Amino acid sequence: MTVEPKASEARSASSMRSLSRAIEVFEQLQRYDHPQRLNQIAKDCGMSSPTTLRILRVLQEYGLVSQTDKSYRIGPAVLPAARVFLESDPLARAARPILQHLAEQTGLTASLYSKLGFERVLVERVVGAASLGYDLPQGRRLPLTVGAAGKILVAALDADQLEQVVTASVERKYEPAGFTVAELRRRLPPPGEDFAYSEDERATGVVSVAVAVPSRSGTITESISLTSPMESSSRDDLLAQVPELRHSARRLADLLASTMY
Amino acid sequence: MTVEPKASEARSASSMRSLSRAIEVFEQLQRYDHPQRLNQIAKDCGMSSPTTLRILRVLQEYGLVSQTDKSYRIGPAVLPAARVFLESDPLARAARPILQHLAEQTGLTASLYSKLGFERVLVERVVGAASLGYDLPQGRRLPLTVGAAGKILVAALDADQLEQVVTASVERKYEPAGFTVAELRRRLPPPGEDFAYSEDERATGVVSVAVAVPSRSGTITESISLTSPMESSSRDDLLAQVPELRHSARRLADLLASTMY
DNA sequence: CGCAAAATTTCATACAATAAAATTTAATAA
DNA sequence: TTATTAAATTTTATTGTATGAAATTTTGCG
Repeated sequence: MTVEPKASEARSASSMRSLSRAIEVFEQLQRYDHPQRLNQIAKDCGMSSPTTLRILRVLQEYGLVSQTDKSYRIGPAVLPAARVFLESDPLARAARPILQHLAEQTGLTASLYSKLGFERVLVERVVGAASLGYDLPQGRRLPLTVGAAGKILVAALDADQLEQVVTASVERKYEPAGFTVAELRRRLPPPGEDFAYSEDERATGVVSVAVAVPSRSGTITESISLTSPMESSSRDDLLAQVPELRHSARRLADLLASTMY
Repeated sequence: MTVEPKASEARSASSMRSLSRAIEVFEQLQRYDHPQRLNQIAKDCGMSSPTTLRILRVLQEYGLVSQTDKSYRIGPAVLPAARVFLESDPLARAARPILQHLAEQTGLTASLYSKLGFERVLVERVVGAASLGYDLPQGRRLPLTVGAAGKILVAALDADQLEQVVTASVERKYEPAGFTVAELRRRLPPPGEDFAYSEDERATGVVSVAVAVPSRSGTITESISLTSPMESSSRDDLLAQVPELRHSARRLADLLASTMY
């Protein structure tokens, strides 16, 4: 059973302040598209320069941060970490052949997404015969509020969490200012429906269906989707693939449940 | 100028103990090929269970660690980090077209490696017309003591550092117990030579030449290499490519030096 | 060369990380 | 099912260290 960290415990227990702050620095560095200087990073993280400097130095010691002159950026140590994840994560490993099979059967692009905070991450993708005409690289962060694979990940959340998702999505410029929970709800699948559909949402000219990957704990953190350019698949074409997709998700979940640690 | 963290300062200054320990947990998780339980991780990191648990919880909060039942593993948050690195790191970006050009000109496989602690990491690779017959994935950790691209990274180190490299390489099973600095030295390029050559070293039936990527600070942390199956390239064939390789390394360094932050 | 801004170090203080021990939970055997 | 043991987790007193203000040094720029 996949375990979610309980917010209550995380906050009440001794807080590991410096570690949390270090990870926030690490995350902040990922938001820049150019190396940044100490004071800028400190400001963006809301901490003092000395503290930020000390954190950067430790991260740098381990290759998680690189420095050139006075500018800092993400370091090469993240590469082997990602490699290990892809090669040993039970879900990613189990998903590969299943996505492969899906792509072959349907001719569409099959993807596995993982919920990460208020975004989702493309973990695996097998491009189908009908190419999408653009490339979405493994590891890319995408919104939860847009696209079938995102929407199915938030479909089961309560009002409070949905509010947070909306706030975060606006903050990250995925949605325009003023975007509301009500608007998001309109986009989500109706209650009782176990799949999500999108058309021209995250990328124009692209249609997509997605289902959640069930987990023993009940928390939905992964989804798989089928995507196609609109000119080669109609809405009904895609909806016709939902049973196949649903079946793949179940098979993936079963495969995982039977994995012993 | 790329800056190396000074060991003296890192140790004398306030040590950021919990952060260092957290990164050690994070690194330890990468050494397992299966999810591990708390007590095992704690033991392998040489720290108490409560401390290890607190660290794992924080890392998990940020998706850097995943938990299923009682077993922990690297989490999906490393994927976007690696993506950001590959898309925004000045060196990785600059190297891509240069490796591409090298592979096209020579028909060989061109690679960029980065020194990470006592190992090296494959950062970028463009496979040449003469395939190597095996796949080495981006982000894989490899030894410094074996292979042309590794050897050129340690060629300039002093005796003390070389000793550490040897010790680490034995510990990680890249070299047999009893491997000595003297043996490593025999393998390294002779003084004054700016390239390394290997034959049947890291992979059998494979020959390789490598040069260092110069940096303004003088510290060598990156190398580029050309690799070929032995049946399609002789030693002399590869050595004939050294000037081209050398030229590429210089071009890469110049490109970087001219990048403004 | 001299000024302004940024980086870095120093340092006193408050707070948080730590591991031992206690408690709870889980796993296994009887 | 219950007894037994091990593992996970929480509690707690103590120790240590993370923290930002201020001082100092370095860097960048006119």
